[in-house]
Amino acid sequence: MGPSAPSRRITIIDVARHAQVSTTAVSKVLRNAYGASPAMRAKVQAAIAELGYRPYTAARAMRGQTYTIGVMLPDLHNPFFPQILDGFTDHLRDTDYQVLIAPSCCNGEEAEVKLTEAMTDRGMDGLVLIAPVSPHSHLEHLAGLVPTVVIGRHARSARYDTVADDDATGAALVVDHLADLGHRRIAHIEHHETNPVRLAEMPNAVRAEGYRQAMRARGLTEEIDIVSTSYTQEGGYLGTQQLLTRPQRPTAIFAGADIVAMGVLQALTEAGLSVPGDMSVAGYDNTNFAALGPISLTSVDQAGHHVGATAARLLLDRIADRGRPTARVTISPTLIPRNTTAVPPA
Amino acid sequence: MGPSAPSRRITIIDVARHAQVSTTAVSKVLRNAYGASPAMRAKVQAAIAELGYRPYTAARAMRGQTYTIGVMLPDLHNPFFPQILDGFTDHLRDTDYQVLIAPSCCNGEEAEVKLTEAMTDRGMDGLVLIAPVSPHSHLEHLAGLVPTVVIGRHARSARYDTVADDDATGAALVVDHLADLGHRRIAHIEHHETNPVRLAEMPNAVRAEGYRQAMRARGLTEEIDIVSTSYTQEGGYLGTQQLLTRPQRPTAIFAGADIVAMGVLQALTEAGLSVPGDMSVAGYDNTNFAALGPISLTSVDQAGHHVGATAARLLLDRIADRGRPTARVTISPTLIPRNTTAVPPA
DNA sequence: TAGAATTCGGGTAACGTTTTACACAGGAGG
DNA sequence: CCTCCTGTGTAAAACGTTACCCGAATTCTA
Repeated sequence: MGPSAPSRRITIIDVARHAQVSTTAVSKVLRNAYGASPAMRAKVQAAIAELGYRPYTAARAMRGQTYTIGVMLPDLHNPFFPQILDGFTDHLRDTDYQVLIAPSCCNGEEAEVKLTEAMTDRGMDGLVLIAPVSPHSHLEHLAGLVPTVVIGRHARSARYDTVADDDATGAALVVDHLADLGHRRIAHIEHHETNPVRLAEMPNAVRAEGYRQAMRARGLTEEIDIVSTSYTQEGGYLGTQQLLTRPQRPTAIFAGADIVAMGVLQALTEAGLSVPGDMSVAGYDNTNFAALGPISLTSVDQAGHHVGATAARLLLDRIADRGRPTARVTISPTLIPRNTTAVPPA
Repeated sequence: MGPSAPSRRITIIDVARHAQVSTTAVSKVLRNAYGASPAMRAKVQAAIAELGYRPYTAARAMRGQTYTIGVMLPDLHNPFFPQILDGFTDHLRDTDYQVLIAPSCCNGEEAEVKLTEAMTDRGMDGLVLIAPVSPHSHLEHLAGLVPTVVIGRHARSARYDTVADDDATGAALVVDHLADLGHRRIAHIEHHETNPVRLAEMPNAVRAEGYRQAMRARGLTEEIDIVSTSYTQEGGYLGTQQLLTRPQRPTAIFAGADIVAMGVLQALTEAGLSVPGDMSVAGYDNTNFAALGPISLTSVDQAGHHVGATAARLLLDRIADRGRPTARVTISPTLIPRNTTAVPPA
């Protein structure tokens, strides 16, 4: 092995020289652009294959696109998000786009802004924001810079498309299910939220409000009991500990997300309570682990895969035509009753 | 609202003009490079803040760095990987680097090569490969192009650093634990592997071999029983169904990963078998869900957070000095006995 | 058959940053 | 007084690609 040369990257110029055409011609072939004859196309393709050329994204970004799509999500530990991602990437598999995910930015607005900036700085061709907490102004600004789809947030914008679950209905499905079983003291664990805008738009807040309305509709206004923690396993754990200190314990807990329900079950186990004997538990998202035998968690399905695929379609459409009117897709949730909910203890 | 101007991005030239210095000077300040007086530094900082300037990564990439680190992992549904990621990003939080994750590429060698190419095309400053399946040659090639850390693979390279769990020991911990409880028919579900190189290097293969050796060491050579599926929930489910058709059923199943154990538990529940009454089950990775009350899965902890943090440290070191000798860090696993393992049925 | 339209391909100028090379001043040392 | 530094700043040249414009050849239209 001799002293290997630093091996310069193969550029479009090398390809052009090798194929005896101009760099413009090569570029046209690469982008399937207009103005390249089949003959030239073949010649260039051959040269590309022979030299093993791959276009350098950074250079492309300077003039054109990066063929990169950025996804921002709140928490990688929540098994629901990989579901969305699967649907998203499946739909993009056969395109030239590469999906890149920014890891958990659940440290609030400031971190989220920094993260979205990091993505625009990197010249992403499109952005998917899952349950973003930023104010409208920032989202609008962002969507003005780059095609954007927002998942989960109940808002309407002329700049970005949205895909969201009908969280109010979903919450009602759970409350009705539990009330039908005979429960009255149905508590809810939510992700804490005080910002007035987000109270109307974030999925967690809408679920909480849906819970309230459904309780009232069932004549259970007096029994409304909400604990504010977070949509994490720890949030469910701490929330449940709080609920267990109530003078009149609830007989059922509606966790705002399956990941929260995991913490609920953990706390109940430690407290020596049986599910659903002593306490019914329901989650939201219908993640893989909810279906799991020993858990068998009653949950609400919101078709994560479908959500992701829809977001992908909307984003591609918007990249193709940035001026098109924005879409607002709402997914209808369905209740999946399992073994963690039953009639309340006598 | 008037017809808003297309709002050109603010460039280093704008900053230079505003601060009455050259672009070179601004660049120096941005990079903390040598040759900028405190006075000029202050002037430039002020201009940057005032204009809200942020450097454009694509342009930086053409001459310098992108301040971006790419992470490749096999499967986002496996809750162990977010653990590693947490450790990794925690360690990088206060640096200028942005971490981007490429979603599941578990479709084999070809997809993995394409994905790593996509990352180098995007000018990543560093790469983290978690349990890659590519041949040595490709990994070496890659590490020659860009600083790389490989997680999980038991190999030695002069080009890239590695962090790996001592999987053989981990497997032995499980076998010994089960054998000590009195089990003899201990089966193992592995991630299928035939490639001779990977048989020696991939964590799944090393765990399987560790299982074989430990079984032999306990005089249980005759009882060695391995089912080859995959490190997924479905793999555990199908593998268990297979094991349940054995004329002599095993009394314990060692799943190669917690995510596999999830599928095992699912299949056992459906078959009406109780755990650990009828069958003991052990996993690997000690994921959050293993600790979960209703599951309480015996597992092997391999300190995912620590693995991630170590990888981050190694990568930063290598970016700082690409010539430094490579490190090979091995993590020692520990057994976490829980309620899914007990004495075998009489 | 002339003129117009269409097709194919190339030349050139960005894109925003870093790097390289160099100019200039001021001070130290001979 | 000359030389040699050292510290500070600038000008200009990359980096690899695509957008824009233009010319030549070919085909279509009247």
